[in-house]
Amino acid sequence: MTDESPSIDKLLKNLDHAMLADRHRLRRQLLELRKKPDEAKLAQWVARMQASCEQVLARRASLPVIRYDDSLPIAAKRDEIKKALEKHQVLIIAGETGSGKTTQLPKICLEIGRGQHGLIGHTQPRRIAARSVASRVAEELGTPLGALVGYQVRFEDQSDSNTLIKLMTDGILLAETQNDRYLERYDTIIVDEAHERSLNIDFLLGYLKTLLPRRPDLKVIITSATIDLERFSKHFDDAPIVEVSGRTFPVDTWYRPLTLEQDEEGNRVEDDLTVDQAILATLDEIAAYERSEGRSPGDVLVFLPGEREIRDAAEMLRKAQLKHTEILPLYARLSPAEQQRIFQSHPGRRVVLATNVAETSLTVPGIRYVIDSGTARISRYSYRAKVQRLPIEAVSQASANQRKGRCGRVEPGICIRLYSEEDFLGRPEFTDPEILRTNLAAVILQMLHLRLGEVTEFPFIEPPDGKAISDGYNLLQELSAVDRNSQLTPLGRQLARLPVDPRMGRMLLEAAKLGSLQEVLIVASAMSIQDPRERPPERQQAADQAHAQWKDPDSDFAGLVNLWRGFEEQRQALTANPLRNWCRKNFLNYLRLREWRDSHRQLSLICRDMQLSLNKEPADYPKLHKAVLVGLLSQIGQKTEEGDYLGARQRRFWIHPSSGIGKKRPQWLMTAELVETTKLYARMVAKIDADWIEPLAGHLIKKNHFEPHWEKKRGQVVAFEQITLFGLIVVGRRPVHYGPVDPVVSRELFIREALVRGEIQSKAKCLTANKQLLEQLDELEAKARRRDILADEETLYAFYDARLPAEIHQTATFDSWYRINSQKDPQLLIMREEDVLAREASEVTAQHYPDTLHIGDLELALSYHFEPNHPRDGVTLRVPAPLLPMLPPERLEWLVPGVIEAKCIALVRNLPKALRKNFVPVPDFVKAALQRMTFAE
DNA sequence: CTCTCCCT
Repeated sequence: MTDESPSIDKLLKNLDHAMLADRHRLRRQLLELRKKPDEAKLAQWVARMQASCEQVLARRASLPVIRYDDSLPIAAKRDEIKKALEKHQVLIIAGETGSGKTTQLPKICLEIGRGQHGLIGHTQPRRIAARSVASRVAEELGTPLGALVGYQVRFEDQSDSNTLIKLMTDGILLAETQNDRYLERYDTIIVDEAHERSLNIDFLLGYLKTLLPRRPDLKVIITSATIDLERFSKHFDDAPIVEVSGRTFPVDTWYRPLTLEQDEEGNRVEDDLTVDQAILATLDEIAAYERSEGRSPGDVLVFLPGEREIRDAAEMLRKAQLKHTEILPLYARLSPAEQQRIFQSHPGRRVVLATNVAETSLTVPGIRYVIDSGTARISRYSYRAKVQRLPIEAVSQASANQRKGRCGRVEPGICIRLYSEEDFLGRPEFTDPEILRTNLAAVILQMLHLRLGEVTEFPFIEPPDGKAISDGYNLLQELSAVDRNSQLTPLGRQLARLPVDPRMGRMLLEAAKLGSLQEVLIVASAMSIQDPRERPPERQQAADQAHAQWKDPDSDFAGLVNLWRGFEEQRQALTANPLRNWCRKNFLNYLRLREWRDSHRQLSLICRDMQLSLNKEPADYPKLHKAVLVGLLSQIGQKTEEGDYLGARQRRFWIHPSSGIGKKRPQWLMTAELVETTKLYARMVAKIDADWIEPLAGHLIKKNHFEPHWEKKRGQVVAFEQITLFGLIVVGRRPVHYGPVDPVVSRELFIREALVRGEIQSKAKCLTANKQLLEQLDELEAKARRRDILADEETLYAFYDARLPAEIHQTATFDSWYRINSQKDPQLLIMREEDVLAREASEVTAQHYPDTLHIGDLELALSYHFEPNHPRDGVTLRVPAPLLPMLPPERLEWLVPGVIEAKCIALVRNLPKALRKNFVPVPDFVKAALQRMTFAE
């Protein structure tokens, strides 16, 4: 041992001064050096170590002066938070909007020394929020955005190596786990808005739970509205909760249920109100209230479940011609320009009719009244029906309270609920988290890729049902991402790298094989963004007309490719402003087109890294659509007589009216989206050729065989094959060689039909030899007038069965086997009498049953037939007509010795009873009589 | 004859 050993131990202790992200590597290298000392390498190591420590020092030195706004409610809790953070690894912070938690927490973290050995990561559920929080924190710290305070969202990274606080979407942090499994870049992680319980948040909370013991230096802060806090605390081993009050004004709640009014006897006085009527009545009530209080008109936010309801309500309110009132719709699909109108100033009263966007994503400013219809469209995936549903449901108490909180931010507000208080109290406390309402394939894929162990064992805050998990695996199996044992396949590993829905990712991988990656990149990127085609409510027809130029009559996917190419042409020909004009004229949203290009570029780069080959020539319809089909195998449909479609597992669906192929109704189609609303609708659809399905779905199809039968000409057993995919008949009745499918049954049929019954075209010697033998024996039976000499078919079957190898079930292989083996054994398969005789037929001798009859010089042919009631039954003597008169009738009575006894017995039995009774028992009598006679005399 | 919202 050299004296380096103790110094290395000292160096190991100093690792705490390095950046977290470097420590793991530095430690490993050092341990290596302890085993194999190397001066030069050690010097290099020390340099790297120094660089890392200097980085920490530089980060510490870069800390800006931290100032707080002491008027924010969180200011009062600052010390409590600091102490809790020093003592605990995880802290839950509860507080409503306006508490200042989002902007102040990162600063508190900086102040207690976090952010020096690694980043303070701060996640938001939405991109806009990540950007705007980053810019506010940067502003409060007096630093430019993108330096000490940065952000990263999809397509945009405004952070660098000096960044201390990084805002990002929770999706970005999750994506980073792929390359940084222990999240070593971070020394602190703040998960904001955890109460929203999106799929990403639940996955992240589970992931962090597994990470904490391996990263004892990591601090985690979970922030949430005051919703279900205990659950978060329990999840993180009773982590402390610090509650911060909000800074809002009181909000009154008025309950105005739609139910009918009743008199004292319970009779109906008035009918139930519609939601629209109730909104109008409420607006009247608000106006009256304002008059009585002497207040100016305040803005109203109305929550409705969907676009349709918004459109109807808007029309109704316009017709009511309320004075000084502006009606604004607000939903996510509206173009950004139209959404912006809620931020423009206005005279009089504004009534904003909104979907759930206004509950969390968009904050409508200056709202004094909220009218809550109490309903929303909530996406629910049914693993039983394997269908996404979008029913209108009563919202939870938490959601209703969130809606209520949308007023009272600048002055006291009033929330009018169009349902009763009992109704409210009877509702579920919380909205089901997304993880319980969605297909889990994407999450499982990521978990498998990260090797997180059994999905059922993963510490989800609310674990999904086992059946939902296996349903997720089913989809992955459909996409060939996992094998039968639920293990990730090489293809699945590629799929996990693609930041798109697994179905879309699968299309990309297939496209590279089929030579349509160019086109499928366009399709897959389009489907991960919002549709860039705008369809403003007032100008729907004009919009449809403008979009018609890109339509493909058979395929909405091809329509997307057309649109992309149309836009690319213009983009290259026009400068910025004319291009925007062109977009406006054609009802296209420029920003979303840009997102499309961003998404396209991101996917293209990843595909290039994965060495997927890009086709040079444009792909034809089949190449593009076969690739798409591989991602959508369980979402195909066959047209029914009623004009709708029959899909997987007997489910019926309709083409959504927004599809461009609605009129043509192809026989077979596939769809990218199957959602049940008023009906089960298919939204992005394309015609497919049924012949494509089977080759692409080899791992999923089921084959059924029926009516196996021997075909002499083919020399094979043939059965009809039916091919089904999820119960849909893809191929109905196709004749196939049955041998490989069921060799046992096929061999049986081959022996029975070909060998025993002789239905075979073959020159094998044994066949002719056996045929001859059997013909001889057949004649024997005819003479004996009994069918008990020749063994039955089963004996013949048994003969061949015992001698024929198991794998022979068709003429061709039989012939070659026989040719080769009969050379060694000439008697192979040749029957001997004892093989086929049921008994010895010794009574049938040539003497008793001659083949010719001699009468004088004549020799006439005799033949025998045994088939009662047949004209030829018995013995037949062939006589040329001219010789007929020469035959003595007495001789013909005798005929042949073999049959005389039976003939005589029959004769005696036909005598009248009086006579007959003298000769009993008849056979004995006849036998005795014949013995005393000479034949033919 | 028309579907809430968000994210890699």
